[in-house]
Amino acid sequence: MATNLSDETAGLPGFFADLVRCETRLYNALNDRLRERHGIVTSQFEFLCYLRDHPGSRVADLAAEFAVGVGATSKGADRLERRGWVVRQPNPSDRRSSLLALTHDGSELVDAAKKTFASALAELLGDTLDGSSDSAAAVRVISKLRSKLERNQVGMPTG
Amino acid sequence: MATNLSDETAGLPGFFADLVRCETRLYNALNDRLRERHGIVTSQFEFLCYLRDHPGSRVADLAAEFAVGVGATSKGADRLERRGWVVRQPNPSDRRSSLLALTHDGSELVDAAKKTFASALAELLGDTLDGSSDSAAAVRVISKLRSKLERNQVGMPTG
DNA sequence: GTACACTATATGCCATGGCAACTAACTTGA
DNA sequence: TCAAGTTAGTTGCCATGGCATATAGTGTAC
Repeated sequence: MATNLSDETAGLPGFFADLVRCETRLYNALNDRLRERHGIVTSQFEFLCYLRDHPGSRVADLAAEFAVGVGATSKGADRLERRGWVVRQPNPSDRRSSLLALTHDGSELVDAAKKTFASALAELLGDTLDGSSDSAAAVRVISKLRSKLERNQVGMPTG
Repeated sequence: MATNLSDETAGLPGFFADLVRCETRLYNALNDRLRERHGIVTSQFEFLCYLRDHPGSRVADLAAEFAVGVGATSKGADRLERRGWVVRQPNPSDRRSSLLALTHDGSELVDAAKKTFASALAELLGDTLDGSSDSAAAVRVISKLRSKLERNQVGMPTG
């Protein structure tokens, strides 16, 4: 049921299909773990991580990073703010936008969730992404592809 | 903005982030092309392709293949059926389920969309996924990861 | 300084997916 | 054969994202 020869040799479309299937299943599995232990899902975890590493980001910065619409990003920030993990601080140099930052609770949440996230990932793809040279090559290729897509602004939603 | 050293060396979490970003942007870009030229999005294209290769599949088969809920799959099939690309035929060996198949129009749509899809993909990742040994390794790793996740039924939604 | 274009965000409407009933049909065991 | 348990699918409710629009603030040309 899983794969057949024609899938394996389908070239770029086959690779894309494999990539999407991996992403879907990993995302779903991580959602389960994070929801169960911390009451958040993976997309929220990623928002919070980004804000931890880039405090003072604006909504547009998050939208560009994750390639989602600005509207959706604004709503996502609302939800995190309502739960007390994020604050919107006035932007002294542009009153149209706010600077987003983690609260103390948000910070602690990220620290705890990072552990869950890392251990879940290790379990999910630990023995497939080991130290082999194939693994290292895969990491390089995916990283390079990401850089290229971002550089060319591929796949940015309209709003 | 794109990447920094800490992202590149973050191990499994960094790889996961790159993977998700690639998938999001590729999916968005392919949506644009397919919608513009054929009035469908990538998820619909994938459903139709699967039905072309596996006529007589049931809703549950599609749900398992794409790791989406059975409810969502049923609605997705509705939409394709309403547009005249898919038919539900009675399953002679189990009256609870139907056998899904492409109509003539659906078949022609897939044939046309496959061309769009392949050329868009070639343009999007052609020079990153060339014939290099890194690329070949990446294809192998992602394919293996997919097989493992499917074998272990990782990330299947509840309903 | 003021009209005009532009930008950042927020909000509303719609489409889609998850999950939880619910229904119908199948299977099993006595 | 029929009751109890299981399975397949549909549907409703809710959450989230895309896109279009609205609003407010910024920059610029004159």
